[in-house]
Amino acid sequence: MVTMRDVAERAGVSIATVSFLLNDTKPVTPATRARIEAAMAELGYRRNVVARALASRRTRIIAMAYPALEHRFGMSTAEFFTAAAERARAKEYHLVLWPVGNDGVELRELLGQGLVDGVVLMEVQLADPRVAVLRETAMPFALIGRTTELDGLAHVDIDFDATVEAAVEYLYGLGHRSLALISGDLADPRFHDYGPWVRTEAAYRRVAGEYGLRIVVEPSSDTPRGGRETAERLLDQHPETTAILVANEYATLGVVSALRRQGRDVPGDLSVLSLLMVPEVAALSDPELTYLRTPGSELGQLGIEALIRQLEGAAPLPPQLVPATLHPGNTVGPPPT
Amino acid sequence: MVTMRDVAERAGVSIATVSFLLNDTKPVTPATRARIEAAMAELGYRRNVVARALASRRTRIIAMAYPALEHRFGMSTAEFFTAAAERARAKEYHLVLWPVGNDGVELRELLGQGLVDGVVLMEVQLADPRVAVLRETAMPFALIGRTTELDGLAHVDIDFDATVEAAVEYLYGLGHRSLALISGDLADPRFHDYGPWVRTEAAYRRVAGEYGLRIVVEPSSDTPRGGRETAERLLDQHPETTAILVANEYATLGVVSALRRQGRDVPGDLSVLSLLMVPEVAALSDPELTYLRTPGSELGQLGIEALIRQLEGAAPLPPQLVPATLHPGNTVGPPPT
DNA sequence: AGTTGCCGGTAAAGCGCTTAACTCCGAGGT
DNA sequence: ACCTCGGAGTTAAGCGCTTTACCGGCAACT
Repeated sequence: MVTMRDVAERAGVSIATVSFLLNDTKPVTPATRARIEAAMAELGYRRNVVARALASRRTRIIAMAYPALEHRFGMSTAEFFTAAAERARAKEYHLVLWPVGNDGVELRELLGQGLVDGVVLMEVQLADPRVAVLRETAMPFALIGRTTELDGLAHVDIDFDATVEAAVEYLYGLGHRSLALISGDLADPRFHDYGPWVRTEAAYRRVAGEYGLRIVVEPSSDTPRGGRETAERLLDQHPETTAILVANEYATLGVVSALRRQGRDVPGDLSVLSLLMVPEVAALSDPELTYLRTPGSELGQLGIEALIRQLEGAAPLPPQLVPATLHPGNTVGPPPT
Repeated sequence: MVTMRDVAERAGVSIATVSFLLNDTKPVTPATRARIEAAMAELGYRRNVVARALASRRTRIIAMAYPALEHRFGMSTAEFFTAAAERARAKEYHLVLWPVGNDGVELRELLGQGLVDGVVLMEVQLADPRVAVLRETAMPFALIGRTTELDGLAHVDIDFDATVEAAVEYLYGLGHRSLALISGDLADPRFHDYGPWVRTEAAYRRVAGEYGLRIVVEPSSDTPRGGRETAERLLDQHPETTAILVANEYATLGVVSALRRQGRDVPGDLSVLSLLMVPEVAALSDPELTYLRTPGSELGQLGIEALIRQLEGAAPLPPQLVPATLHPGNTVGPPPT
């Protein structure tokens, strides 16, 4: 392994000078700069990140804490994670995945090791114990999602209000007056505190109220089967419904297939609009879904960005709320006349 | 930060003794062991992994190199990755994701940093340039997938032969005599060397030959649309087909919906059997797919296991070929009479 | 009793880098 | 001509751990 010492010797300078050059932390004359760079090139020098980490007390590693037990690591998560990893890499950081419980116990354990400079929290709960753990250990962190209390916490999240508004406006504009929302099952103890569902539902109640619409909200587990059952229940109890909004990625396809099984034409008889969806899954539906795309890449990148700014003492990134954007497909049309 | 020195002082021993205890690398009497453990507990000591890494020249970090540009990070990849991360964590390793090109250039760059002890390679090509890079730098590695030449390379992979055999046997047993395989598009330069498709197709040709079946293989891009188009072409050119095997995860749902659009009953008129599939996607289909489940978790874990054995000088894990297992759904039945 | 061997423990030299403190030298100010 | 100041380098002290070499003492063997 070629070390800094080798480079320094070859260039006829001290090891410190090499370090200053590499980190751009003290000026170096063009002449010596050239000598050092030549030496590095000839020897094929690569700076050792571990030694650097120990000396500088900064590892340039970021962890993404993902509650793998409680939440399935699905397509949207994959999008968050890969976008984050790429952004981190562009900024010369590394991203590790920490599959930890969302109670903070394992997280505390891992934090003690001093491996990472900061943490990005996924699948944030409204009152998330992990936040307390991170604060306690003074570890910099950013949330993808948000807690209820977020005095000054760095976070990025979906703009549920804007997303739901766009969805309702779109359907209302087409003439729909009888909507229904299928959202997550907040009665499930694992999810009663899960932000996206709570916020979607709240936004829907508010917006539907503003439009003077009757409010129908049905909980559903986030599986095709759950969506199917919920859709059947909905048709039964609210036969006047002409458009269904679905907040559950995996339930949506179940909703569509249940309608078809019941002999309803989509979108002729009923429209289905998916609120939080990635293109890969939307395309799996037949007919292809009309959906509001989860801004997974954007949020993954922004989350990393928010964290890195803290780490580097830059101006903090103001909290970002990104709305999902409408992608037309073939499951939404005007209501039947 | 509590260091080893603090613990040693408090326990009245030398810092080396603490280290020996922690690593179980030299015997320690019960008495001093107790004193040290008490001291650690009282101070809340956590050993610093960075310092350890520098001193021991082992970081206990493993990278998963994923060609994010060439391959989509989908559900099956997510399964590989999370299973690997969990297994790594159980063995006290960390897993980082390296989104790198599959030409080896970026990989070489990252290897030079000395951050990781080993690499797990995903989406292996039959002749993979990354293997050469890893060999050159003497970095331990394991393949999830395999190259054509694999003299002694640690690898785990799907047992395509057994998987295809099971599939054909199952369909043949139900009475099907006119099968067709929809596989990847090997004409696409990104995938002409992509193991799973090459091997599936080869296995199919062999097995179908053994069963005396006529051999029909149609390439398809791995998207629902691709699957739809391919299915239509297939119905047109080979109307006698009674069962379709699909090797493309995302094309499968397109196949099913194309058949339904053409008015064919699945599985009444035609059976569809998905060869490499994760349950989450299978459930998205209507009717639910009958499929051979990709052993993603197993392979993710085995890949990590194979690598860690190398790292720890244990007996190497013999190459593992794991077959996909049949999960009955509602897309396979006997052929129409 | 003298030697040997082993066992539990210590001292100290790194691992490859960062960074504070310091030195040296030439330019500018008075 | 003297002093000051700032820029470009150097020296050396760590960062917190691992690991080799060494050491003292006790038990077992002749």
